[in-house]
Amino acid sequence: MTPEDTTISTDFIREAVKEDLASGRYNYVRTRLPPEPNGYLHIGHAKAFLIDYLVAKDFGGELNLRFDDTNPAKEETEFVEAIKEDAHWLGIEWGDREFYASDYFDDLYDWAVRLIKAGKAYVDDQTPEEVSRNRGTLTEPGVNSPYRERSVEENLNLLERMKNGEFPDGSRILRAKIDMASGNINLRDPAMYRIIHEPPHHRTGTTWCIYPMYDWSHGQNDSMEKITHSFCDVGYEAHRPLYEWFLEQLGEFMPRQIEFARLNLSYTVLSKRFLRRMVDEGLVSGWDDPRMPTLRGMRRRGYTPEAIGEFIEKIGIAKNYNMVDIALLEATVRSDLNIRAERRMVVLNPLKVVITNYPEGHTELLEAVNNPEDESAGTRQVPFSRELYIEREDFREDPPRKYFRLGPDREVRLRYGYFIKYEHHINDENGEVIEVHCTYDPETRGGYAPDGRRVKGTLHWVSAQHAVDAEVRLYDRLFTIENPLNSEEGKDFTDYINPDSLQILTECKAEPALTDVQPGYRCQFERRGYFCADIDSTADALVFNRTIALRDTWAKIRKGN
RNA sequence: AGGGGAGUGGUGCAAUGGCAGCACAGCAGUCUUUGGAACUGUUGAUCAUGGUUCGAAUCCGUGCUCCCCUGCCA
Repeated sequence: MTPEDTTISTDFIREAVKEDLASGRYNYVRTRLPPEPNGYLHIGHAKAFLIDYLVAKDFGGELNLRFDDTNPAKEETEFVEAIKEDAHWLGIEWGDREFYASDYFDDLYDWAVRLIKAGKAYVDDQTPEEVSRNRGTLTEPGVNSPYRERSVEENLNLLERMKNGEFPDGSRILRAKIDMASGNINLRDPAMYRIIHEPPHHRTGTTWCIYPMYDWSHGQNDSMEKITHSFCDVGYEAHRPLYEWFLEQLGEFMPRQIEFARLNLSYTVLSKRFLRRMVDEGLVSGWDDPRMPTLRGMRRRGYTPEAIGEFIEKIGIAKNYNMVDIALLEATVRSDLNIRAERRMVVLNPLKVVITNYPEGHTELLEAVNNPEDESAGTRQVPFSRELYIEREDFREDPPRKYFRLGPDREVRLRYGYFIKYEHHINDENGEVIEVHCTYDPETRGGYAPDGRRVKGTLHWVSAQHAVDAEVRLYDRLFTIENPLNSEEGKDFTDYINPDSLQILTECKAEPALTDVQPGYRCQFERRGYFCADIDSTADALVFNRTIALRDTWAKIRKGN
């Protein structure tokens, strides 16, 4: 595509890039994707990643993946691999353009020396507490460090010795010399290097014991890589003057930083820190718990990368604070899976049905459509016999108004099977229905009545004799309130965890076509929702996760009554 | 309070001085061998106030509300 191409969607970021190309500020586009390898990716990262990737792609540019590994205390190789895997899964490609902030430690050090020589940086011996106290407050200016006017020679010497490991952690920092009275606190002589001896860095080992701060690394790395556009969270807006100050002082290539609003999703939290807490406190089973908004969790739950991409496109890009309704995410997967997922019949809460006029010991195969939305998906054979399972909720002794399913004196259709008519039912000693006896109409094979009579309800079913046992895990929203972080006084977000966010069903009966499915297999269970075989699933013990339930009009009617 | 940013239906995003539109949610209906899907119709918004203008969501003034910033985190 060319910059003039009007088919490029017109969010304010793409508009800005287009303008930069038109004005000649840049004559190519190169973005960067800068994860810190200190945790797993969540759907909020997916938004940022996709912006970096797709903007570059739309303008025929390049994407640099660059791990922001400037703090050895928090970062691990394990996360590097996990992030790459998740990003690939999302469909993001960066070819061999894979970099690390730590690739630039030597060059960055040289740039720091240049800044000292220009009188724009100094080594400060104040304690962390003194630095903090002297920074001032939002309304009062800070006060200059007593070490601010050291000579260039002394600063050079001290920085060198910091690098050589002569000083303990926290004893000194290198600071930019800007303005302790600035209204923008980021400009009050921000720290550039701090001393960290332990632990060793995941890539550079013990080579370094001084590490750059974000502000003294990110923009410099962008510049070194000749990044044209550096997209980030609005939280970094106040850092932009600093980003530009450093590069101006150095006279180096100037990328353009553009900020956009991070994604907030209702009924969940999108913050590495809080997600980590849930994992650490055992509130969920891990980073890949299917209830987690992490990419790994969502993948395990059965979300497709296409659905996530679609969702990100739908929510758009702006600078407003936002709280996106999770219903939009749910609607998006539903619509994605509706088109691609094959249908199967699985009874979640089985109730036995005996077809009294069906020959004992007989089995026949009935043809079922795999996907009504996709003819090329073909058909399959489903075994039918005298004893079947239907959903417990599909029979009522005393059917309420507008209930279209099985009940006394009612006739319903078994999907792709026959019409069956109620005869009688059996209760156990507790009054619980344990068996329903029906007759079938042999003329309605396949579910059509030659005499044209109609039935209100169509039920899914599984032949008892041919059923495969399965465990099914039903998931619901993780939190009971829209914004768990905006909690009442004295309450923690964990106080709002939905106690019913996981329900495990162990007596489920699946049609035999599901016997051999592998973990990751996705399909729709007719009338129930979209499901995905879990990584715990084996040939001997099938386990399915519910990705999302089908839209349920009946539930709404019931609720309204 | 100092600095920075943002205010459009319930939610998210458009409209770039010229008919306030799209999606999700909601409501009503059609169709239906998934109470699914599809299709049709429909309710509902420019933070307030003053100004500029033939004309303002858009430009200007004032006020209000919300978000971010006082790590040797990113």
